[in-house]
Amino acid sequence: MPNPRSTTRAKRSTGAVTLQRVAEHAGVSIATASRVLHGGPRTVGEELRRKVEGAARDLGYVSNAPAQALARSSTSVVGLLVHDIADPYFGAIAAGAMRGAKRHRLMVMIAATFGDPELEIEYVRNLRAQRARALLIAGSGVVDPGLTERFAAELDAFRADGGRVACIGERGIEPFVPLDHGGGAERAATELWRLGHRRIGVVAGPANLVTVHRRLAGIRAAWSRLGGELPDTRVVFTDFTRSGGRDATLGLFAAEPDVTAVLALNDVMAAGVLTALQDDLGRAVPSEVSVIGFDDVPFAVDLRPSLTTVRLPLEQAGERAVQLIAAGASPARQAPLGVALVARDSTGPAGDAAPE
Amino acid sequence: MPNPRSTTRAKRSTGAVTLQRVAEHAGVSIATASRVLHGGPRTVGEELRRKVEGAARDLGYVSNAPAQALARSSTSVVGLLVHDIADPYFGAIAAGAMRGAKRHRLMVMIAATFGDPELEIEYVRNLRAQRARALLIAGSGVVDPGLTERFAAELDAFRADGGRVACIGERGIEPFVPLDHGGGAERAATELWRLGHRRIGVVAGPANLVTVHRRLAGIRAAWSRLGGELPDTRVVFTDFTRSGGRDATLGLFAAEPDVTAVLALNDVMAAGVLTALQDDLGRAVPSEVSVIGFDDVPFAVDLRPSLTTVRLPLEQAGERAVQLIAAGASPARQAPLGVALVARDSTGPAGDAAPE
DNA sequence: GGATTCTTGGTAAGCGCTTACCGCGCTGTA
DNA sequence: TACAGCGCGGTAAGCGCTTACCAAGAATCC
Repeated sequence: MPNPRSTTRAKRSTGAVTLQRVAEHAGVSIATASRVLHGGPRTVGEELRRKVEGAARDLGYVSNAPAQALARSSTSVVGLLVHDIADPYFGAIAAGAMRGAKRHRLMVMIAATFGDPELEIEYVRNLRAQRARALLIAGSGVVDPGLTERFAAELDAFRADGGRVACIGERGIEPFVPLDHGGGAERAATELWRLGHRRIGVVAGPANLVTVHRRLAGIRAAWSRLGGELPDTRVVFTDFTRSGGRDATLGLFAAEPDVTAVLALNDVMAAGVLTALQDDLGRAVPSEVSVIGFDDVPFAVDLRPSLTTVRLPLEQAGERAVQLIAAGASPARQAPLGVALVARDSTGPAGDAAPE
Repeated sequence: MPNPRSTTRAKRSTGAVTLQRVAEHAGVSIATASRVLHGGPRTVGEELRRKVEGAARDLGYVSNAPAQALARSSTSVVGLLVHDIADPYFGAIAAGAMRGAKRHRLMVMIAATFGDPELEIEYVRNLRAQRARALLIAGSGVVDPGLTERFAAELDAFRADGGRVACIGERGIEPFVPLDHGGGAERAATELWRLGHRRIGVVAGPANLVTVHRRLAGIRAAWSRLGGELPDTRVVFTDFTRSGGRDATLGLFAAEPDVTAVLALNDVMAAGVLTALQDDLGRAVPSEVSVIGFDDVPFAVDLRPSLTTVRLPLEQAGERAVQLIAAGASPARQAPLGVALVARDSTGPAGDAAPE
C-alpha cells in the first residue's frame, strides 16, 4: 500500500483534488484544512495556515460546492424567476440582480417561465431541489386564485426548507420590492389628461397578469378622478409583445377611430403601437395621436418619435431584491423606488380638446 | 428507542423529508426508493413502485440535488457566461440557451462578466466549484494572449473535472457554435458598395474584443476585394453601447465629414449613430448618409429609419450550444447558422457615387 | 432435475465536506 | 503546585444520496 497515512483506506492518489488531499499534502488534518480554506469561527496557527494555503495552490484545489452544500445544508445560489430573459424588462431586472449577487458572492440561477404558471411551479420545485438559498420572483403572477394558491404552497415549502423569498413587484408575497405600477399608470393617464386628451385607448397586456391589472387600475383611478370616461371598447388586451401592440392598435382604431391618445402598458408594445399608427394607419404621432409607454426600457429613447413613458427603476429593483434576501437584517426601511414620467416626443396636446 | 427499524440510529422523525423517510414510510429499503424516484438502469416491481410513489407524494418529497450531485459526482446545471444580460445580444442568446436547457432538463446559472477577463476567470472557477455539468461561453474574448491563456487553462481544469464546454462564436475554444461575424461583415460592406458608397466609416466596439476584430476583418476583406479604401481615420473604436455609438459618430464626422455611410458593429451602437446623425448632425438617413447595423436585435425594426442590419441567429445559437454540450453524440454535422442581410430603410444609394 | 441465468430487493460503502467534541500544552490564579 | 480556562489541532460522525455487491427466488436450459 503506497500511502499508509490516510485515515480510511488509501484514496486513489490520482483523480480529483479534494480537501483530504490538500490536507495530506500540507501534513495537517482535514479539519484544519477546512478551517483554513473555508473559513469559520475557529482560528488556525500562522504556520499551518500558510502550509495549507500553499498546498491548495500547488494542487489547484477548488472546493466542491455540492459537498459543502450537503454538509452545511445551505448553498450560495439564488434562483431568479422571469417570464422571458430576452424581454428588456426582465433583462434589466436580471442585470440588477446579478450585480447584487456579485456583491454578496452569490450565483444566480435563472429560470424562464414564459408566463406559464405550471412551469413556474415546476421551477420552484426545481430550485427547491437545488437547495437554492433564496428565490427572486420577477414575473407577474396571474389572477387565477387556484394557481396562486398552489404557487404560494410551493413557496411555503421552499421557505420551510430554509429558503428565503423575495418578489419584485407586489404579488401577495412577502417581502417584496415595491414597484408602483398603479402610481405610474396614474401619472401617465394624468399626463394625457393634462395635454387635453379625453378619448384615450389602452393597449394592455394579457388580461390575467396582475401587473396588467394594477396598471389598468391606476389608469381607471386617475381617469375617473379626473372625470373622464374609459369604455371597455377602448381597452384591448394582447400579448406583451411588439406585434401584440401593433395588432391591438389596429383593432382599437377600427372600433374607436376618434381616440386621440393611446397608453401602452409596456414599451415593447408601444413600439408596435407606433408602427401601427404611423406606418399602417398613417396617423402622425404626436400631432394626431399621442402615445405613452411604460417601463422606460433602453430603446424607448430610440423610437421615433422618442417615447414618452413611465420609468420603472428595474435594475435597482433587481438589486434591492437580492439585498432583501441577503440581508441578515429584517427588510426594514424600504424607501419605495420612485416611478417617474419621462416626457419625450411621442406625446403632445390633443388636437381637439373638446370633451366628448 | 422508538423506531428500531432504521439502519443507523433512528433519524429524528421531524425535519426534512429525505429519501430515508420516504423509504420507511413505504416500507422498503432506501435503495428501492432511490431507484423508483430517481430512475436508473434497474427495474422495480409494480407494487413497490406504487408504494414508493405514494409515500413520496404523501410526504412531499423533493430530492436533494447537492446530495445527488455528491453521490453521482455530476449535476444538472450548466453555466452561461455573458458580458451583460441586459444587452439584447446576450439576452437573445440566453433565451435560446434556456429554451434548450428546458428541453434537456437542465438549469442555467448565468454569470455576467461585464467583459472583465478577470471576472470571467473567477466565474469559471466558481462554476467549477459548483460542479456545473457544462459551461456555455457567450461573451467575446479579448485578444490579449496572456489572458487568453489563463482563461484556457481554467477551462482545461473545468474539463478535467468532467465538465463540457461550448462557445458561442469562435474564440479558439472547441467546440463552438459558428457565428459568422466575418461573413456578415462582408455582406454588410458589400451591400454598401453595391449602393455606391465608397467613403464609409466604421463605428466599432472595443478594440480588444475578438468579435470586433473578426467583424472588422470582414469589412476590410470585402473592401479591399472590391477595391475600396478604408483609412484608419474612418474606423473608430468605442463602447458597445448607444452612447458609444453616438459619440463615435460625432468624432467620425468631425474628422471625416464626407463619409456617405456608416457601418456600426452592433445594433445598439447603430441606434446611437442614428441619433447623432439625425438629431445632432442634421444629416438625413438614408438620403445623405446610410447606416447599417449588426445583429438584428428585436428593436432594430423600430428605429427610424428602420435599421438595415446583418441578422445573426442568436437565439438558435444559444439553443444549439446547449445541444452541443448535452448531446451524448459528438458535435457532428454542424450546418453553420446562416447570417443574412436584412435590408430596411436606413440604407440607400450614395448621393454622390464618385469614387474618391 | 440440477445447474445456470435473470430479476428484484436489500446492505453498506462511500461521495467531499463541516463541525461537535476530545485532548493537549500552555497561562493565569489562588 | 494544582487546576480551571483557553487556544489550537485532530478524530469521527454525519449531511442525503447512489450503486457495487450480495442474496434469494423465479425462469430457463440441457
